[in-house]
Amino acid sequence: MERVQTLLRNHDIRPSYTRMAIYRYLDENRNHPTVEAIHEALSASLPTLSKTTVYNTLHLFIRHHLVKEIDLQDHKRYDIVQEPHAHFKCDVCDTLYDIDIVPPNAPTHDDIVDVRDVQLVYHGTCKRCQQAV
Amino acid sequence: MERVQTLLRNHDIRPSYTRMAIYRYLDENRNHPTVEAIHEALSASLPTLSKTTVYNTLHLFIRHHLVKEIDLQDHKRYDIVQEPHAHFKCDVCDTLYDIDIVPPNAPTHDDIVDVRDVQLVYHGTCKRCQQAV
DNA sequence: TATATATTTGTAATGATTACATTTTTATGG
DNA sequence: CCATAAAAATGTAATCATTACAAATATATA
Ligand SMILES: [Mn+2]
Ligand SMILES: [Mn+2]
Ligand SMILES: [Zn+2]
Ligand SMILES: [Zn+2]
Repeated sequence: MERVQTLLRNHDIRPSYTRMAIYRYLDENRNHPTVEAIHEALSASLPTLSKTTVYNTLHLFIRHHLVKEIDLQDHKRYDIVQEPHAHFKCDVCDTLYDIDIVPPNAPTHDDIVDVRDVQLVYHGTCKRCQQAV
Repeated sequence: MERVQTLLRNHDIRPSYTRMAIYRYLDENRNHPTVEAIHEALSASLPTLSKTTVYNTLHLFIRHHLVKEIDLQDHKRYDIVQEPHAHFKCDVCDTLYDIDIVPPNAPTHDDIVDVRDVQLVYHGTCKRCQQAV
């Protein structure tokens, strides 16, 4: 029995071939890929894979707390890492780096009752792009 | 001489009537409005105002560091407040609340050279929406 | 006033995401 | 093994915020 298969089952997701492939891709490519990137990469081995299926599957994973969506100004990114952490987005090359700090808890606030998620994103230029004058 | 006029001049922006109106709206409505909201509100007094002009003007203000853009999953929001602070987005009513904490500085990181901006956004349900069972 | 420049406008294009109907695959029971 | 129902995957069309761009209008300058 494969690890990914049982993992999906444990999260009440039927482990179809496609779903396992998408999960494995996210697990092995922890660079916050876009839907486009996932679709393109898997099209080689799954020639009939549709973008709609990638969207559907990601939303399924999100509902079952296997994946988190990161909203940037352009495309959405998907992150399989569940531990709370921050990100750095290079606005030149669009790379999204993991930053290993835990975002601060929301302070008590009159208008806030229930906090379900935090996103801490830094923007700027990465080393590679800075050097490439 | 009006305050907004000199303020725009000081930021190297020619204070046209439209630009002053948009600036004033942001200054007086600090609820992180969308382009849609700005356009709709000002259309009453500026019937010929086009959405393109709202977009153009906001981007101009952003380039001159008068306004910050906040990227959420749906529409973009615009914030005239320059002091570093966080936000809470109610995913029920889409209200974006100001949270008065300063986002932590980015830690030193091998890949990062130049950090220009931070966005710290909490997601959840606000008090009003929680009560409205 | 004439001319150049800046601003605004209207319309069309873009492109990621969603909606939805159809097709294909999988599970189940006789 | 077949029949049938449910689940999964697909293809295409619609949506809609944002951008591109060219034309029109307003403003400054000489
Ligand atoms: Mn990450
Ligand atoms: Mn704010
Ligand atoms: Zn970079
Ligand atoms: Zn709310």
